[in-house]
Amino acid sequence: MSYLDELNAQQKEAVTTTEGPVLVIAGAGSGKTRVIEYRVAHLLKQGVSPRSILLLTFTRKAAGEMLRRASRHDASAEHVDGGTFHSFAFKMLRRYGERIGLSGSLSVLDEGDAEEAVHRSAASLGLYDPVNPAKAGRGTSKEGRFPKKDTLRSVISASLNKGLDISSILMKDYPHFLHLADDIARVGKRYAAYKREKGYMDYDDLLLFLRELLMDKETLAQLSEQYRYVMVDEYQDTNVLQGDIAYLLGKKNQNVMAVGDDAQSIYGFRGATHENIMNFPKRFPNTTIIKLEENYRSTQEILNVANAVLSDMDNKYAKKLHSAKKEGGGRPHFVCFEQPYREAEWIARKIKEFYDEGVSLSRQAVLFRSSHVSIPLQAELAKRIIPFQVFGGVKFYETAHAKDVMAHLKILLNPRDELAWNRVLMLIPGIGPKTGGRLIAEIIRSVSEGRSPAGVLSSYAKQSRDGREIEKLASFLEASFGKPLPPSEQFALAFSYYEPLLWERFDDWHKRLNDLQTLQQVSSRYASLQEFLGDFVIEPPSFHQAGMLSRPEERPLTLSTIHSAKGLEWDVVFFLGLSEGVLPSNFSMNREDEIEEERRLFYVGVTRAKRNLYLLANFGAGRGGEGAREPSRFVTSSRVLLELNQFGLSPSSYRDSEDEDEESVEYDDDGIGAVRKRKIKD
DNA sequence: CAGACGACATTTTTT
DNA sequence: ATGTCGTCTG
Repeated sequence: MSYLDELNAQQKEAVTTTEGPVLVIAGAGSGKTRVIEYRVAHLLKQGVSPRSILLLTFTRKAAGEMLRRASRHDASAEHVDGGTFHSFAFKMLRRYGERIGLSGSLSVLDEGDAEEAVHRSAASLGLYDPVNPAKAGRGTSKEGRFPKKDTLRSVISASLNKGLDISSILMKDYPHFLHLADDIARVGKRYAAYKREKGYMDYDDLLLFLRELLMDKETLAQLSEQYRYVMVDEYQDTNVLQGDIAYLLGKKNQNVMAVGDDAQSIYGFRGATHENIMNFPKRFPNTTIIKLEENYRSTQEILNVANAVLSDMDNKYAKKLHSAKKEGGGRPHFVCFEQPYREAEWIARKIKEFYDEGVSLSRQAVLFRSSHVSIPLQAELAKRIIPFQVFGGVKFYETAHAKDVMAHLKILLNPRDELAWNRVLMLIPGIGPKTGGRLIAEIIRSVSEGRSPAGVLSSYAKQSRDGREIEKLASFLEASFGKPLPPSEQFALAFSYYEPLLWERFDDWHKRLNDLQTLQQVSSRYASLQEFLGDFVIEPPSFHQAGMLSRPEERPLTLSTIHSAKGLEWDVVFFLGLSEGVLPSNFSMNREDEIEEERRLFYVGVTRAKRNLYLLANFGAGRGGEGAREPSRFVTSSRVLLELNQFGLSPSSYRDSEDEDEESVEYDDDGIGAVRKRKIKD
């Protein structure tokens, strides 16, 4: 039993308590990945079949990593079922969907498609018509318009995910639309009907339908029989639906382990509710609660800051982190700059310094609340040819070129997918909304009579004046439609049809061409088109927008949003944008609970660092010439400030320092840029 | 009816 | 600075 000796007492308890409900409150860096890894291994050693274990995590990468590690102890760990709630739902719905009336191929809508579908639903109800009672007010002011598709989509989605009605959501987030609650609710209903009719599912439906499926007694019995042990990671970021799903899956056997940290709950905007983690012991009455407080990640100096943030929170599962590490990288620094570009220069130089001392780029990271604050730094890094990789922000799978190619594959899988057809046809010169709509109607009719869509297109090509482009599309379909080719070959056919359109459409086609080649390689890992397309939406490829990868042999520096940095760690962390309006974000200033979520974001960011942590802020002009901001309240909180070394300009002295740009900047022994160095008094 | 052009508003985090 | 919506022209 030697492998258990590598764990501390609490970890060991979490690993060996295999029967009955367990709630593990795992502080940041307390080895929760290790607990899951060892618990899987332990179950297997006890003779539990890997197929009866289900591991639900936040990303597929996380699941894969834990199972990979577990398989070092027991190779059969590879056969454990693992993934996100959404991917698990997709799998179950493919298998058992017809039990709740889902039939045919399942097309999962990404965010953009979902918005388009909402738009169509609202339009079909006449809500965007100019002669609308809602427009009575003057002109285009806020009152006068029906909400736009993205607003509609997020209201409807929030209503489902939080289990509240439309008015409650509007009251909180969009009070100026409150009077339209009934119309929006109608859009929601129409949208749901539209999806049912067309065989579409959006992200919410995956969870909604899985819960529905689990309400079916027979299915639930069957799945309870199969999955005897259920583990849910990042439980603090689950929403009501996911909480219900976990409950249903565990009801029969009661062998559910939820792992989470209420202090790291940062997905409230998506409907996640910390009530889930608070109520777990109520839903599962005999829950064993285990707290992991020993931190194996960070130095004590960093943990002092983290603990100060914790004590500013009113979290219910009180905890304090203790460091198990000895040596430190010194106290974390708080450094202020007058101008964004100065900050960027300083960071780039600092990164280089660490690099020269032997800290490779892949062990350093820059974190931020929202992507745009990293743009000056990206420019600076590019200038210095420091390779970096950006996580979060613009997602690859949402870029136009990726969606274009994928639309061509979607019509092969599901020729009645009108949203995909629309995308495909609109690329062709001479076809606009009207012609497109007519053709789509004809294609769908033709397909349901069992004929190929290519016929409709070539007969249209013959009667139109310039049908060459449409003819090409028709021959692409003839080569691929209904043919049992592997996904990578279908991708190749779509790609070669699309490539000329790519040149036409984008000036930067070269870069985009590269993306698509990578995507083609991804496609070759799949055996079926349905899985490839499903994963593309549910588990997007992990190559995000890559920045300057000019030295591909070197693992690059990471730039990431805090949300995308969850669960990760680096030796050196630069934390950008610690000023009022950025963190906490301007959009979150209204409500106390939103401020609290921002504070948890701060906590998550701080606890990513192992040795060196730099908290940074600049007070230069942002967009619109508005730059008068103060340091983040999270930093200036007295308890936190006590644990920091503080450098740079205070915002009040910045105001009248316009002419001091040329003042030479000095660096002290720490290498900290100190225009005016000021140590706080305690 | 398609597509270009201009006015206007908006600007976070993600499965 | 960007994307979305509406209008005008060919």
